Amino acid sequence: MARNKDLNQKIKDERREQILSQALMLYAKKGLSATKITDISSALGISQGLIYHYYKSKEEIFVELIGIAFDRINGACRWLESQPLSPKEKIEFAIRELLKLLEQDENAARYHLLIAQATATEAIPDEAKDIIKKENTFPYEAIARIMAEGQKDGSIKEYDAKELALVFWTSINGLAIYKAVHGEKFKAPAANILTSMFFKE
Amino acid sequence: MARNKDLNQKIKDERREQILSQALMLYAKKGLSATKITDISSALGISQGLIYHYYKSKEEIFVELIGIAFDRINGACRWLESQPLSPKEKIEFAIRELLKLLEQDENAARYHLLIAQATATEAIPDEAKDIIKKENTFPYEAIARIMAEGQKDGSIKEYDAKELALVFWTSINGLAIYKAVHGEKFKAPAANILTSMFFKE
DNA sequence: GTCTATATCCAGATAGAC
DNA sequence: GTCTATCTGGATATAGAC
Repeated sequence: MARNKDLNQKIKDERREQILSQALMLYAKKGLSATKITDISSALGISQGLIYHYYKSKEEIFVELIGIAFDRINGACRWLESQPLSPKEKIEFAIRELLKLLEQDENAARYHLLIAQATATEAIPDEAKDIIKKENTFPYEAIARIMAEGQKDGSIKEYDAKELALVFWTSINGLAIYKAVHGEKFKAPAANILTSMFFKE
Repeated sequence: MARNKDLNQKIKDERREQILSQALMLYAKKGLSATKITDISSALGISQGLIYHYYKSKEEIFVELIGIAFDRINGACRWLESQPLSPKEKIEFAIRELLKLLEQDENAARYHLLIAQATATEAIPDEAKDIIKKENTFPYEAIARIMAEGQKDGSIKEYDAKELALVFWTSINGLAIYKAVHGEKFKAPAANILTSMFFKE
């Protein structure tokens, strides 16, 4: 009895996983409103009605994905700040890791694109807007803090730290979008090109 | 008689202008598929059916806008290349102008976003995809050519010129998207932050 | 040129059978 | 848990009057 229950739960969890994963791919590729429920279901080889067994709507799926995306990026920022590295090393590490991720981890680029999309459009659920409003500033502020520290120790250029953080993230986002478009063919640029915006000499 | 004809033509031209302009704003804000014909018509205070007097579909409007967007950007690139400036001056000029445009010209940012969107999604008409395929490489190649020249005269860093061009445009695009989101509040970063990626010392 | 119907279609969502 | 069938709504597109 408990066995069946566990098994069912496992099937259910796996289905939710599949739906999320497939929806992420499609949303990143076509956007929320251009993605149909049937796109998701047929890609998974299941019926359209079954999706509604797991999610109330495609918007609900979207909101969950946005939540995951910010958990990932904000978690990574928190982790980065806590590392025993100099500010310059932190920025360098972040850029190298982000570029590597873009090149190697398909989902990473997709999550980035999802956030970029979500922030760039009004055509998303209010709940998603709330999450963005609440979470989106964190990565900018985290990087700005590191930049400011680096200015104190003389390793980072003396521009407004917020501007540096802005350029940091918009550059990464621009690359993420490019990657999402060109997919396989994308080769990340040398990390030093980007780091030279921030480091003295 | 000819008077009436002229006047009618003028009204017609103006309506097309209005529709294009409004559609650009909405597409940039919500994307093609989330924008309804009624969004455009009601923003202009005209009936929904009237749009079809001027355009066959919202896709047709989109295709025309994409064409205009590439005319602008590619025309600007051609113009830039033809100027009597050193490679370094060209890059510097381009970045300053692009940042100024993003900050001041609402439509400029929208056209950029439109291209970014259009290249980043599969949910657009085939005709638009054809235009992108044909036109999108030009700005990258133009900037790559200028970078390569600058490497010959020793003013530009010795990375792969294509990588430099990639970073150039993806950084601008990232900023354009940020601007499109944050609108009024956007203040462009110092141009020197960006130029320092490309210039020696 | 413009508007008000109206027809058509398709995606979202539900209900009930297995 | 999954499917098929069905309902519903909204958006596209057309037709005809002014």
